[in-house]
Amino acid sequence: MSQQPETPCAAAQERPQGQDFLRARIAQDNESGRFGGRVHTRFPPEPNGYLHIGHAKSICINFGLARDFGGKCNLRFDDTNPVKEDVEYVDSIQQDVRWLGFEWEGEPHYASDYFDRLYAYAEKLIMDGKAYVDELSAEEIREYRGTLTRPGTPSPWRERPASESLDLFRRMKAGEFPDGKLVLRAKIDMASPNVIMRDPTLYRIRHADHHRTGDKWCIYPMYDFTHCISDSIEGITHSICTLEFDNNRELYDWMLDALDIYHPQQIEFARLNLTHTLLSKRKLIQLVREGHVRGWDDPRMPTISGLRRRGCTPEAIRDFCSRIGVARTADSTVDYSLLEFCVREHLNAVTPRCMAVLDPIRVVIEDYPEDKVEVFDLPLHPEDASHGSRPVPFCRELWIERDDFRENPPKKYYRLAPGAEVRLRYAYYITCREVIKDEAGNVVELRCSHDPASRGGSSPDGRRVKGTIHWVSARHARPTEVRLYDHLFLQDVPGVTGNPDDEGRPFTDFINPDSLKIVTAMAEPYLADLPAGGRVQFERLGYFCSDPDGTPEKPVFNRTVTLKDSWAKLERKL
RNA sequence: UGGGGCGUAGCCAAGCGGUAAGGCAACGGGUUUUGGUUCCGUCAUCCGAAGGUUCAAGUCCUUCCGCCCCAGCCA
Repeated sequence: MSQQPETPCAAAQERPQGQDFLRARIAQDNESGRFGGRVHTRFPPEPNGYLHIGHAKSICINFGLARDFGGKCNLRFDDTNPVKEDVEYVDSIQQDVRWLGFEWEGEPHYASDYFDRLYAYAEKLIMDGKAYVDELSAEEIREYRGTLTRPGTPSPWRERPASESLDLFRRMKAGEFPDGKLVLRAKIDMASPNVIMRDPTLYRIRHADHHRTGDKWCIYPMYDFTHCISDSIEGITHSICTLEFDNNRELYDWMLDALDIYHPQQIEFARLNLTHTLLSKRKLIQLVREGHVRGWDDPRMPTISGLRRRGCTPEAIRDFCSRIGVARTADSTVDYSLLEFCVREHLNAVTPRCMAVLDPIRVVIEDYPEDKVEVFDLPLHPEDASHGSRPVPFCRELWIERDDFRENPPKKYYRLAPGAEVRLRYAYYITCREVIKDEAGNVVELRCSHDPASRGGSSPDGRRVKGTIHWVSARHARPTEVRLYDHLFLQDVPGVTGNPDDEGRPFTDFINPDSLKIVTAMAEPYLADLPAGGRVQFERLGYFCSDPDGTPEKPVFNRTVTLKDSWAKLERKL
């Protein structure tokens, strides 16, 4: 493995990756000196949507490879289809790649930067008799292409003189024809068993403004023509893409051979699928446009911006990408719980602890002085003193979690119940003396007593109090909006329910109606001052992230992920 | 159905002829002022199936089965 490049890929440091098939192949190329020991990858999104966690996998692979082999990685926008693309997307993509912790080599590249050169290559192909202008309509081209089992039929224009094609192509460029009138096609093999090789379209007419080249062009090159040449121009060594481009590799190679220019190696890997969500740009854009979510950065979205707003860290996402590995296993679907594990693991290490009550019930400590207020200085992280501490007020009236009290406690329940003693975290032991209900029979208040000797949360007599619950001083509590998220889809694979009646229904029918639940929580004062984006653990509940929608008067928190809850699991089994 | 790709545990995934890594999930237990964390332990006599080669096969050969991709003037 070569180290010591002139410009090592600036990329987030990670623990060393295992030897996956990509690294093995690159190591092999390095040994044989195939690319002079160079490693130069690229991440080539089309700016037609926001990046999602599937892109994160590709980003980690491409930038990670460059980092590990002392190479470089470009960012290149594959912007050959002006009607789908927008600067909004190029901006968000750059932001997301950087947020993930990677920096590309030099300036971002754009396929549109190569339009002139691409055009020149197209003319060369025509002059070499390897491309022709076709006058067949789109429908006719489809018919002439044949089927998977039947070979195609040559277009009547296939053997027209190069000079005629060249003239037509130049007039296409000059804007003499309307959209769809003519296309430039490669002359390959209409009988190829690989349908992609049956004279693929290279250029189409599109009288549309491009987000970068404006109205300079009215013909735009297709992916298969553009991508290989762009790779070649940039000196890419390993052009890594997803498995569905496997069929396209033959054309990738044909084109570079036909043009006789520098030839990178395309290698495919399996794209990421995640349970309970969708990783298709087309469907994600639909969720946004039809208002099923609040936007691309809705915390329920699997987009990088959604995950960021949700409170996920770039470290967690990179760790996830490293743990899922890279292989060619077609159609693999990673369990969402692995992502949650990575998020919890990182957040557990770096996040300060606070207390908030999501579903409050009032507690009055009858034997605690009416006007007394104590301010405890509590650690922000019980296992990492470097986080420091924060002041937490305590008084006679408190909020505790409704779920932390049971009038008729099940077996093994060791929280609050009539007559039972429980520890208020870092404060006192309290015992429930009386349960107050409203006319409807709902518990509205608990009257408790406390043991003054247990101040701080332990008693001199050393008696065991098994339950510890969190609390917030009612007099000091800050009402806070908390957004609780659940999977966007309940099924592992959205839409696949096992019910035959469900087949053919649109995927939006399967959106989890309870994927967002909003509650007003009672938070300790410290939380009200957390800046947007601030991450914190609400003790015993989960990890939360301050949302930009919040104001000083009404903070807003997103639940990133819950803590594991082995009691809930136990109770389910009882 | 033509071509291409892929099948190792519930989910990812190592394995490259010498006797099935690791992670997630799950399950059991210890520690614990978060039923969190952490720690210990369990979890494939078997690698899509069947034959064959070999002293030895997840790895080689044959046949079969299943899933995915390709018939855009999308990428």
